[in-house]
Amino acid sequence: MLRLSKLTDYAVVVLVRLDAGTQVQTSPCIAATTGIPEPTVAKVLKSLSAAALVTSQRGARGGYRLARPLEDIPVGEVIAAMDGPITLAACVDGSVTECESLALCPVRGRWDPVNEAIQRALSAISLADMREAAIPAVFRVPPDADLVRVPRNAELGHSNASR
Amino acid sequence: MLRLSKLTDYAVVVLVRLDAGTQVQTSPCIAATTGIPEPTVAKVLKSLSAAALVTSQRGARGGYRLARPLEDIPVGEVIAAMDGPITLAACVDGSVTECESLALCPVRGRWDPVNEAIQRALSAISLADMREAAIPAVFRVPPDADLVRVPRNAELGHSNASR
DNA sequence: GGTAACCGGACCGTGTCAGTCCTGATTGAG
DNA sequence: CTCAATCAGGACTGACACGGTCCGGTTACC
Repeated sequence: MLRLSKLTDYAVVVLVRLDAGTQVQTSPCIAATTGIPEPTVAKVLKSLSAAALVTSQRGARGGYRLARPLEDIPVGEVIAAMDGPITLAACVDGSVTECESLALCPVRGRWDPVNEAIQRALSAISLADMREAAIPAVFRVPPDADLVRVPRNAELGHSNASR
Repeated sequence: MLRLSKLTDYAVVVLVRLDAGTQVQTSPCIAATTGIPEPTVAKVLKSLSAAALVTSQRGARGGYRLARPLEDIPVGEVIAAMDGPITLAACVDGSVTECESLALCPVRGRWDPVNEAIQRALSAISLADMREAAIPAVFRVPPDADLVRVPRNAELGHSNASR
């Protein structure tokens, strides 16, 4: 279904959440305000930090902060940070590992225009666009909710219900 | 990595192969000329037939035929036929199963513009575009190769070598 | 009637992913 | 100086989807 991983979905939520407030935010805090389990939030933030989409501050009173405003983060970059480079087919990216039956492989490079089209589409949409997209005001996060300090195990029961 | 399934890749190969010649082509024949294992080709063709991208003729001397010229088949339709509807996130399609923590779920509808952009990109590219895209002449299939009748087990060793 | 081909399933091994946990390294506060 | 809070970077595991195969049944041509 061409679906992207759930981690990428979380990453967008986390990044939008991180946009509220200029203070650094800790991963337990973000977990509490988004409803995503804390270890998962930590994992997402680590990946985002590795991709230089957020900056981290270690130690006590540390946390995470957006490296750039949401307007400057295309959604394609988030996907690439979480799921790796965007390549539809196997024979597309730099790894020219040569399909074994080379004389018969008719796939070679065939998906390139499709990949480019998707890349373009994903580069044209920024997280700021997604932030405001079709979300009722009820779901908007209050801009100062990041200031609440919550204890470690404040779980909100976001364990998936659909299985 | 936003990768599409290998079956979809095969589907494009099979459809392009099916474009050569006006005769119906059997799945063993297509398997032999493309190097894809025969049962897999059969599975792909069944899905394509269910999606009305190819028409089938049963019985002896039966086979498959393109339902439309390649120019009229956008690649997005092939992906939808093989992998189901194109939806990036879980909360997007018609199944409004309401994320459990509804008041906190900030994802709702957020991916819609991204989905639409991708849909547009995939609708704009037809299989005819992919047929000619960046393929050295060596890999082009000869237009009359479909006439050869091959025995059932003519395998070409297309089992993946990279593992 | 026999044979060749499609039809519609069921079936299973494998790989990937979501999610958790653990052990360090770092830094501010007391 | 010591301690606690926080990030860093792994390893690990269970669940699930996917690729691939196979089988019995049906249809149509010779």
